[in-house]
Amino acid sequence: MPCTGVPDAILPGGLPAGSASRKAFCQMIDGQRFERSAGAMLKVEGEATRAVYFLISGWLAVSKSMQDGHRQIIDIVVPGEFLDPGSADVETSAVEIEPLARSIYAAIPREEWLRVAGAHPELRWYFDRNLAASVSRMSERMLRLGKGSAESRIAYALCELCLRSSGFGLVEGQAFHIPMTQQLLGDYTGLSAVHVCRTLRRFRRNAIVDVSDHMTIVIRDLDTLAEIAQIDPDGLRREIIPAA
Amino acid sequence: MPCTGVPDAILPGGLPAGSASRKAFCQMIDGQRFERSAGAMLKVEGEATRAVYFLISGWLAVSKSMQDGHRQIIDIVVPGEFLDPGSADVETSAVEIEPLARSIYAAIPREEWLRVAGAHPELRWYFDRNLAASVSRMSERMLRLGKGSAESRIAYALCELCLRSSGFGLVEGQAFHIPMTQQLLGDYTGLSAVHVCRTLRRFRRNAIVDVSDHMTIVIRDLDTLAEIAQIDPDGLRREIIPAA
DNA sequence: CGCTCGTTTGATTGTGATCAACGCTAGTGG
DNA sequence: CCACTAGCGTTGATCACAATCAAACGAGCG
Repeated sequence: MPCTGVPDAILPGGLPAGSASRKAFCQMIDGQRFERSAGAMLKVEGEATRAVYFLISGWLAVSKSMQDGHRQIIDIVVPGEFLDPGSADVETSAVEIEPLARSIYAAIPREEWLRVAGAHPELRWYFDRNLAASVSRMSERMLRLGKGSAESRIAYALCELCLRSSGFGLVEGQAFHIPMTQQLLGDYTGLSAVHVCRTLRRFRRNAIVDVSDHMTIVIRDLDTLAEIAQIDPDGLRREIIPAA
Repeated sequence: MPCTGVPDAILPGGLPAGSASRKAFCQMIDGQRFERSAGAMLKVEGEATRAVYFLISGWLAVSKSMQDGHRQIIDIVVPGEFLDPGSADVETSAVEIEPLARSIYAAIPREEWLRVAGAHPELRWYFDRNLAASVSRMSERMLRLGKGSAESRIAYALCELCLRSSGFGLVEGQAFHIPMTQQLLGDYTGLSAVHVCRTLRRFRRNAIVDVSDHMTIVIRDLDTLAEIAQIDPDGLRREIIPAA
């Protein structure tokens, strides 16, 4: 019983075909499957949440806003990742969730998730690792929000999104697409859209990255990019990407 | 069998005296108990971690640093909270942990934690809520790091630390102590120590808070402070403090 | 075609970092 | 008891980075 429409590549690692936990997982996510197009908000701050999400395809942005409308993207979710929008008060979401591209996801009622996770420790383990990776990413981004320059923030964001969205790792020459406008990248890095534009242009001028039609990125000079981002490509991968 | 030296108030909520889960919890944290004084680093970035921590008394700062030595405090841990320093690669810590005051904590080997949590769903539930609260706090802080003014960041930090460190909630007139220098508060809010000083002075001038000997804080004008911090005191409590 | 949305560029402003110096307090040792 | 030191807080002067304002351009689209 394969999960309908779910590529194997994004299934939780370590779930051999035919295993009981894989069967349970597929049954769980086949339950409540939804599809949304870019921009069609799927949850707003303060709304009730009784589900955790598993993203099958597309991209989600998890964000919070200030009263003046300025928004900060807290995290981005790519296929194969879980998302738990609950806060300390598990019933209420403290964040807004918005698809950045047409997205397909499963909304798993919390009680069901707890039941399945209780019965299948491998799934719980996968979920926990996913969460730990998410916290690590947030930590890296917080460090740069607090102490990094605009260049460092954007270079890091590019590295992170490349690592997470592409099967190949963080390498030169491979094109990958980020379904975000410069405005959104600004919301992600804590910068204004104008400054994102200028910074990207500088990267392009210096032959560090190519940026073509609407955020298709090619890394040209990984060493320089990693130096600006203040990362070690391999170390970063180990830190923010759950091993298969 | 009470936990030796552990006040009831910080035990995971919902563990009635004499219950099996409480017994298991106490046995678990009585295993590996440690004590450190302020500044005595207890884990550095990149070091191996095979334990999760439960803080019994004191304060811990979880931080990351840039190559130039600038540090960002990612989170602060107060008594009764768990801390899991693992990253996506569970074996390696991506953060540095430093006691801000003399602290007593239990280091629980990961396998033991998994075993106990598996046997006692209430403990797992408590841990998960703790983690959700921690993520919520990080989100709030990220929002302000990215989009908030210096005043907003500091006002928020004061509100958060008041809520978390004091039994009484976020109220006017009650004194509470934060065992941090202005430098550390700067590392927490992404500001320089100098600017923390100026901002606090402005708050004092405007009779919003009192700050006396080494960070003993009294909120004088909660409405204004909440407005600057852009919070709703009750909403914030629900979002970042796990209910008992 | 005109419209909207996103990007690009320039000019100006402002917030907070940095550098530097000084005061205060507590702790240390003569 | 009095230097002497070290750490923290305070204040001033200057500077730089990124926000903001404003305008124009290009592409996709009804």
